[in-house]
Amino acid sequence: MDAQLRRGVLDVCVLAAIKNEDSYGYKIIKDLKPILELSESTLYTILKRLEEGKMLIVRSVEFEGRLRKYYHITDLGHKRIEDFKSEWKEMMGIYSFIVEENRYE
Amino acid sequence: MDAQLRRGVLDVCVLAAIKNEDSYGYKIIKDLKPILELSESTLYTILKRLEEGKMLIVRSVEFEGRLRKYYHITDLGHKRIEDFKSEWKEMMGIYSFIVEENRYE
DNA sequence: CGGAATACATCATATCACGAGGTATCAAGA
DNA sequence: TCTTGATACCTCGTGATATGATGTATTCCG
Repeated sequence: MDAQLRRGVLDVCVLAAIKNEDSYGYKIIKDLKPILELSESTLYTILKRLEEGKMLIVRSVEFEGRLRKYYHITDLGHKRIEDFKSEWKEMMGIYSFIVEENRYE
Repeated sequence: MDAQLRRGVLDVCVLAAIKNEDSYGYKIIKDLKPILELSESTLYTILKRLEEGKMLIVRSVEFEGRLRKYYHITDLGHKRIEDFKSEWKEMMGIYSFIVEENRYE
């Protein structure tokens, strides 16, 4: 998978991974594995950015002696997913242009 | 349109713009305008990269006193477009995951 | 005991799009 | 003639980004 193409869906993928129920870093990676593999450093960068953008909020929980940070999607986060859907329609237009058959006459 | 999403298609769009017939910078921008707007600085960066990646070759032509550099797609360039098609299939899978309805039971 | 799994974090690096700015020619109109 | 806008190219600096490498600490299991 091309790196640039990948970048376009990373943030939204992470949001989608927590949209049904709160989750934490390590679990997000495991859940996304069949869809899209991402490293820890990549994920934590994304989570940080999403938090700064107020698309999710964080809650630290002590779990079996280890720290766990649960991420909860906000309304802004849901909106981001909705916006993505419209952007995808635009992308489909671009896709059609790219794969359009050659015109030899 | 989200900047990251855009990035994923920029290179391939430029290749698509020359896949049917050779073209030059200024014309590529005009042709792509209805599909995707891009500035000159962006385009020339992309053309340079595509040339370095041997996806197109350049031919300088004197035209009405002005210089014109015609870009011609190579086999590697066509392959890049083909690869993009497969990548798009992967992307559709990711898209489905993202927009999948919430499961409340 | 020891290593794998769990769980977090930071830093340096490389890649990239883009605005700002630059050069030069030609056509059209004031 | 002078100026403006279109044509046509190019470069540099900046900010954003993903990722590998690396580090810390705990728990589980053989």
